[in-house]
Amino acid sequence: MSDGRPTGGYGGESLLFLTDEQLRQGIEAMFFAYRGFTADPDRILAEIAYGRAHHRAIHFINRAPGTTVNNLLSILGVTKQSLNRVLRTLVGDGLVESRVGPVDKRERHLYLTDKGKALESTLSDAQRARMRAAYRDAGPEAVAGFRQVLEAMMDPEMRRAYTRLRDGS
Amino acid sequence: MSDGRPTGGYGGESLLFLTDEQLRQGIEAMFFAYRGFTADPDRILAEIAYGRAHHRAIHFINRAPGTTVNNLLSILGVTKQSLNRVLRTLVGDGLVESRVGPVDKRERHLYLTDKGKALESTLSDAQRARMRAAYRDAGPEAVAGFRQVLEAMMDPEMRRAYTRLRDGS
DNA sequence: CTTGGAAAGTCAATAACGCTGACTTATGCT
DNA sequence: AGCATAAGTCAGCGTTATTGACTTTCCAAG
Repeated sequence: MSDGRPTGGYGGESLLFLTDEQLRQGIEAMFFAYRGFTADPDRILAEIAYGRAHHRAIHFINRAPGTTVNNLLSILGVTKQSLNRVLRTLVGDGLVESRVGPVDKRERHLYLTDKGKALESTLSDAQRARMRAAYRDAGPEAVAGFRQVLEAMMDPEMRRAYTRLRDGS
Repeated sequence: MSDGRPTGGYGGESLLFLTDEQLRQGIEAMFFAYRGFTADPDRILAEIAYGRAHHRAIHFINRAPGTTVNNLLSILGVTKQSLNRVLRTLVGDGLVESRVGPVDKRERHLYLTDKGKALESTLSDAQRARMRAAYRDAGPEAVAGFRQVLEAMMDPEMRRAYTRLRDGS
């Protein structure tokens, strides 16, 4: 399990990409890349005294306008109390609007205000710029592989959330 | 910049993989995948009252035995105070050994004890299992692309740390 | 051989973000 | 009427990170 040789009992295919060493390099690549991934928005957020949690909420509200609190909860994978604290500041600062559900009045539907959209745009422009550079460097085939591996790494439940967003509700 | 069409002024190649929509999907894939990436070790760490910070320290001490505190600091990208708190518990719990530098006595060189190695093994087995499954599902070419994009996403300084580790100090 | 600076360790205070548990309010549905 | 659901809230806690200030130890250059 830790001898650097391929694992599994396959036949003659090259399974060298499944060695523990290769896997460890992948793990480290994820670690370092994720740092880069969040670095640009983090810088912007720090200036306005927000954190990553605010960014995530803004991102997904923008992505699925009108989403309910419960829906957002399951996407973000945090507790109601955690999300609520973030949401309260966002609503208080006039970035997010919370409207009573038209059909089920218990629900609150979340929307970005113009101000919220502006911040979302600033944040995602910064993040996209880095992604775009990385994508361009690596090329379309690498990007396809990148997406494929990431998708395979997700928990099944998160993969459902991901594909649902991707393919449009 | 946000119209869904390709950006950049290239010629006739298909740049559809550089649309804002594609980039956003990549961003979301990173978000969901990173959750999966940390989920398994997080579960183990929660049982023993450690956190991700302990895992990271253990990982890199195992990876580069004898590393100094300053070196670890720059790899992990945290402050001395943050790392020190983690390191103190790890040394106190007998997982990490801190030896005075043989040549420069100001330095402390960090090593995992047998107990530390055992925990490292448990944690990385869990994380590798998921990586291995994802790699196997996606195949060697996808993995190559995955690595390529991740590397391109890193900050230059982190990329140096990454390749230095990968290619062996 | 003194002095400046580097490496490490520490103390105190602060903040973001997450958690659990308990509870209320409003509403929908059977 | 009564149970369940969606949301919101209060209180308290823990981890991880931050900054600032300070000490000890030690190397190395003047």
